[in-house]
Amino acid sequence: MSKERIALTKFETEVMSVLWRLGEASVRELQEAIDRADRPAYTTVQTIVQRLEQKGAVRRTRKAGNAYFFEPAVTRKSVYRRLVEELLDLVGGSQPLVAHLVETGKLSLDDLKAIESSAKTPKRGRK
Amino acid sequence: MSKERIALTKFETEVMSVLWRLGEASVRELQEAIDRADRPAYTTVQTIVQRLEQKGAVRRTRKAGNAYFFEPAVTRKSVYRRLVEELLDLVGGSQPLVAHLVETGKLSLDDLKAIESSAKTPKRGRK
DNA sequence: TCGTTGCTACTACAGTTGTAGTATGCCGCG
DNA sequence: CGCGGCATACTACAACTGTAGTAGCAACGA
Repeated sequence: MSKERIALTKFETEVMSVLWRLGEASVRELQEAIDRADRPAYTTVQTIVQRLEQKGAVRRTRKAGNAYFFEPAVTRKSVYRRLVEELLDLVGGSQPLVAHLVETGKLSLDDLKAIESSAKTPKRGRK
Repeated sequence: MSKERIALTKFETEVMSVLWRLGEASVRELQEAIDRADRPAYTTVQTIVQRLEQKGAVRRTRKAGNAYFFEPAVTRKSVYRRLVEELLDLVGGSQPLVAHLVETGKLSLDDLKAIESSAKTPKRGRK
């Protein structure tokens, strides 16, 4: 019950990132934690949080003073999965994607090695 | 002169994918080449191609009969780069991304090996 | 030469997204 | 207990997207 089919927009995902990091936060905290040149207005973040709530991506936890606190209601992983799947559809599979990362120097062979070895000990094998 | 800052939508990217594959194509060909259950209407594809043209992502090559032919005006790589960069921003780097791919079984260790070795022999080295 | 048919150019439109203002209410301080 | 201030809930809105219809022209076959 967290494998929901929720699709998040770019900005919504950004806010979620902050929330995953903080664990729990008020709108004010979220807004202040957004680290960008053109930081969005408080009410903008508020709107996003409301939409996230409607989509079931966050939930209210408690009320402190007159402000509510929110926590994630979907896992980072499930959201990543969507994002990645979408990208993979677009570029045509993992292979081309990773190849692209290596080609463009975004990922070194050492990185690959590191991942390989850390993946050799895992809980689960292939699909 | 092809490093433009063009941003493509999902559907636009899909059409570009087909065009990259075909090299050159008419709207009709593009529409027929879109392999989906809910194939969009001819005029829908036509609109997308028009928008792509406005954005400078495709250009007209020749006219055959009363139909125009189009070819890509941006490279696959430059578009991928944007997509990937965006994703990386969201998920926080290549490492986590590839780790995610391996974790979720989207990429096998053998795949990684294959990429490693094919990357060892390339025309160019690292960035 | 004409009609038929396909293609283009233009128009439309609802849903989504980013962005924010406004009105109102509740909380804590003095 | 009343007020000032911050938070919430609601409203707004333009740009972007996906989706497609329509009008009109041009090319090819008869």
